[in-house]
Amino acid sequence: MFNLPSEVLVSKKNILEHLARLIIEGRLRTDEIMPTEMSLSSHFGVSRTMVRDILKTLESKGFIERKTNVGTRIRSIHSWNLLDQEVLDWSCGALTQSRFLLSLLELRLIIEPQAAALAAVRANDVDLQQIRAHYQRMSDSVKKEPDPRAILDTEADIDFHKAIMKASGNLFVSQFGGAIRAALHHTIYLSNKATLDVFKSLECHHKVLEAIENRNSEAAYLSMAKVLNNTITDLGLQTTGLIMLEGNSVNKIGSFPETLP
Amino acid sequence: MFNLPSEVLVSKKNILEHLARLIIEGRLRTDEIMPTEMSLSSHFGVSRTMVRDILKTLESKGFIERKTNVGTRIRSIHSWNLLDQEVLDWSCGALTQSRFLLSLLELRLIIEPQAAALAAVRANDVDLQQIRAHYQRMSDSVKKEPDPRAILDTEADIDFHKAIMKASGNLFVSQFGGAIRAALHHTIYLSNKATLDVFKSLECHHKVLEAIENRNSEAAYLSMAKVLNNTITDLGLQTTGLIMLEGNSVNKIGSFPETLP
DNA sequence: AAAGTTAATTTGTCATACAAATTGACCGGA
DNA sequence: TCCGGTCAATTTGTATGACAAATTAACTTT
Repeated sequence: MFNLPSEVLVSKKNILEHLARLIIEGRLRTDEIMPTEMSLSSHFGVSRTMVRDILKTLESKGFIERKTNVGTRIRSIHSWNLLDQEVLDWSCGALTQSRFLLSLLELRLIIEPQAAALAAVRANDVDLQQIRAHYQRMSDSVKKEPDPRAILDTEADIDFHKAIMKASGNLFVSQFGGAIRAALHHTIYLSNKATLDVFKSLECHHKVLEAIENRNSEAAYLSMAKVLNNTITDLGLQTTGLIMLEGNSVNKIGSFPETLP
Repeated sequence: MFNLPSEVLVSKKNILEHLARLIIEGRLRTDEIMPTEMSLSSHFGVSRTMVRDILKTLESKGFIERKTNVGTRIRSIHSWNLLDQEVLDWSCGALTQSRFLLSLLELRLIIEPQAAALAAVRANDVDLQQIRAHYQRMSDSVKKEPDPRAILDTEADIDFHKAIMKASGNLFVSQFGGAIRAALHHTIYLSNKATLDVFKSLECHHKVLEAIENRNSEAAYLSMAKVLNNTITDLGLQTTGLIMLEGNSVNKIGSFPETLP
């Protein structure tokens, strides 16, 4: 159970990731007690100091809880720091279930259109410049490969969205950069790329850019929502229950009660 | 600078909080290098082990970055884990500037109406039961003190909102419990309580409850937005730039371009 | 059987030593 | 003068062994 895969060398990073995966994949179940620091130490062949260091990291991610003479108890998923960059990375590798990606896309659908709307009102010249620059990078990457299976520069895409969140002027909204990155990587991983219409995507991104530059917050909101909805439909997924604007009228997306575990 | 206030005893928790406050208050500026672990150890009169433990925590909050032979460098606010419970608590004490609270309320306005809408569609019986129970606690606390300066049970209020976020069925939305708690505590701290109309507030909360129980996601969205807007106006604040539904029509709240530092 | 006491276990803290990595100074040569 | 490389110093990272503190579980006593 606690054995590292034989091909990886024993290092702090590897042990940390290994334990994190055991928890995320559910092979260590909630409320279960992990082995003592001493036994982990001898098992992995590292010092207790290092084991404690690793456990402290896991604790800061919300994975475990430690008590004197009780040991380290696994905490439930509701306590995990899901927005932490590393947690997201590990989760994407482990939780291939679509519930995870759907939750992530839902979150983007809640945050990003509003971030775009705020950016349209608040972005300063530097912000605008950066957003445009990142768009340009996306655009360039497509034009370089003029065949229909062209691929968008993922990093440019991520930076574009992050720049908009930064331009929103809201300290908390800017915290979701990691979520964007994870969602995009996961999206690319799941899609067989051929199904993604990069030209349509690029055009939608351009509309977002224009709207923000024109200080049109409503258009910014709408076009950002379109960008995200495109991604969702391209993946063959569907969101339900969110209240979104669409065109000039209120639109209640979907109507199927869905109960989740 | 690094001296603890003389009245507090030297303990892990106190040193941690002290350093965190120094950073949050800006007395340790971005990119500045902190003293070495050794000197901190002798300064505070604790072992280097404990200093490292504390620094590791600060690192996990995004406050500092450590490099061999360089030392520990203070990171900018954009790297801080603002949604972390402790970071929020410390920040509320330190950053009394209204920008912080306004960002927090804006975040709630983005997340919570959507969470309520999702809850209306997805909540199961247990969820509904809990939401109602928390509302009941709020209601009881008001009725106990039937004078006009009655005070709402803050913890019940927090639990009510958290229960709704949990009922949204979205893993990430449930992560904002800490933000709610901080916002409410900060709100109560800033308001002189007399200005808060608890009866109106209670009534609005009841409408949220009803809407969710009736599976009416649009009404849930609208009434939750009202709850939050009441809070904002009660504090004499104003949000600008968000795209919200209001009644049956799209409403672009505010229109003043606001550039933030 | 209940309550209090003791012993054992496990995490928390300490002290010391050495390893690894990075910087910066020093030195040599073209 | 400038470039390059070597070497030493500094600082964080890891290892080890010991003891403190806290909590559980067993045990004893009434």
